[in-house]
Amino acid sequence: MENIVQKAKEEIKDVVLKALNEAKKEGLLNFESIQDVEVEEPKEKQHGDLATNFAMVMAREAKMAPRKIAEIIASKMNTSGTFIEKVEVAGPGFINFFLNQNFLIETLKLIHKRGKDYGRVNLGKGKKVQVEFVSANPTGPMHMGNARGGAIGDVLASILDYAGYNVSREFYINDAGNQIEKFGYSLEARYLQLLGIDAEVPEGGYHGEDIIDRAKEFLEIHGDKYKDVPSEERRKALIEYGLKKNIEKMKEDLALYGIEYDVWFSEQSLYDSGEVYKVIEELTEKGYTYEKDGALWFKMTLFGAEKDDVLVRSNGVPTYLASDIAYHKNKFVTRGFDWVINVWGADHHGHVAPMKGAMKALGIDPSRLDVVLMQLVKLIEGGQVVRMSKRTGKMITLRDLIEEVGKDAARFFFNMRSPDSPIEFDLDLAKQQTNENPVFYVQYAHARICSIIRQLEEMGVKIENIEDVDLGLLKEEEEVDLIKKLAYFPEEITIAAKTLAPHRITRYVIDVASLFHSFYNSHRVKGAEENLMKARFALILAVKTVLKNALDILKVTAPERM
RNA sequence: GCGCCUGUAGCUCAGUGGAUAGAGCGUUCGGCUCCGGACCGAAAGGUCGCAGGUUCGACUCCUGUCAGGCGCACCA
Repeated sequence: MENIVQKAKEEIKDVVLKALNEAKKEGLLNFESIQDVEVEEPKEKQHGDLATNFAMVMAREAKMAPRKIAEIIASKMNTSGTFIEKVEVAGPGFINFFLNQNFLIETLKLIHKRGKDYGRVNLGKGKKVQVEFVSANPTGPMHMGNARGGAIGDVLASILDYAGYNVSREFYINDAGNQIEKFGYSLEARYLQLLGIDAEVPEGGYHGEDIIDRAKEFLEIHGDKYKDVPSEERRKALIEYGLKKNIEKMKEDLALYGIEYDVWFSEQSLYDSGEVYKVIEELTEKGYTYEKDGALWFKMTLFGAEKDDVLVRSNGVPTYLASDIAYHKNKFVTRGFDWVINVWGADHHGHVAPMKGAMKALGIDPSRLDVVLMQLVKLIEGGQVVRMSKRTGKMITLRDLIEEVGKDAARFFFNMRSPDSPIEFDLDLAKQQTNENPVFYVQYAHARICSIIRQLEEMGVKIENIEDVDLGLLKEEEEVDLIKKLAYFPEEITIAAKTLAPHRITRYVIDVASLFHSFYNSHRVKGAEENLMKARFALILAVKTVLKNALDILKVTAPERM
């Protein structure tokens, strides 16, 4: 068993269905077909630990008032040998279930037994899933949007890993196409300027300081060797150097941010291998393309898009759409991913329908592709919105962010909100955030537990075998609430994985910390009667395990002291 | 004009079709001679943008509408 809440829910379904059939046999209820039994967690404590709306759902079928049905089912229930302590019929026809002490005991035993694996579930059954995120243009440093995408994508990947998927993290390097050309012209202009030659960064080029830095480095290595060669040769050398250097820096910065990719995938490689041309051919053979104005168009409207789009420009150069289709075919067909998740900025949402359409055209089920769209980050400084642009060079980089607010706070902050929610990132607040940031609240709980554990160990208190501890002594309200929250961790992972909602984990871990602090302020571990002390020791060890595991998912450090 | 996202407490945000809509910050009041006060408890604070609809039940789903953000290139 890995998910005790799931087990309790299944017991309830089982008990309800048996009671239902029993009632039918006795002629108390009459129905032809039955609905699914859904078990949910009531918001109100007084409504029990778990509840089902089954009687209400069955009302129409059984032609009876829901409350009456609930009462009949409740009266026919046999709950022996289950986690169910008490059953109540309430409200319009809810059946509420209260769980017994054994549920709490088994929860703590489970956590002790599974340790660092507590929380892992086998939802994914080893299915291959790829999470592609950040994929920033390698033409300059990464910005706040990339920082958010990195935090979301990386945590999403961890969640899916915990949920039993075989996860691969991927960074797609846009090292081909128009932006790279502009990158080359921009570098060239800076290089020539450094050599005293009059040159302008072109319209739409990159004006940032980083471009000048690259040009200077290039000059140091090669001197004026590229001064008098043809522009094309000069740009090729500059691009080669600039890309290599930028990608190295991105790897470094992302590593500082706690992100390690399994695969760095080059767009250019899709051209080199011919995959771009092959996929264009495939679409053409299937009759999904046509020529107009000298360009080759993809009939996306056949697959749900609003309008057709260009695959190959009239100058013969394929568009980003063509290479992206080839890229996704590579993911699904060549590399055999069962499921692909892309984390994109909301400004790319128009690209979702075309990609799904293209997958359909290639015979790939588009439901295997999920795109998590995150709203962009709005940067506030001095109460003013800071306009950021790579082209003007005005920006706060990922590196700046890590240096100013720290990896832990940044990752936690970006995962506190739903990807759908736009973030206003107040720089002034972030810089002085040390005191109000919830990440410290959670870390504090962990450090506090570690401190108690150290003291208990010094006193020689030890838990040799969890079976020898009388966990039934944990009956205080704060203890019970805390244990129940711990029991939900695997369920939380499951829901976060199903709904691709990384922010659930930060909220969960805050809840755990909060319940722990409440417990701490009401009851003592050290100094309690010996058996109770041991039971509470076991409890805080379990809390520590859950905090640590959840923080590991977020890749936020769980300090022993702070 | 069309499409996507967002409108929930003073602020920042949660809320798998369920019962009395939650948390943090801020405000007010209170709590360690104590296992770590970076903590805890209590109070105040809401027409869930607006209007219809679906149903036993809607913050949640549908339609319309208003407001903000973002898209709608032979850029990515």
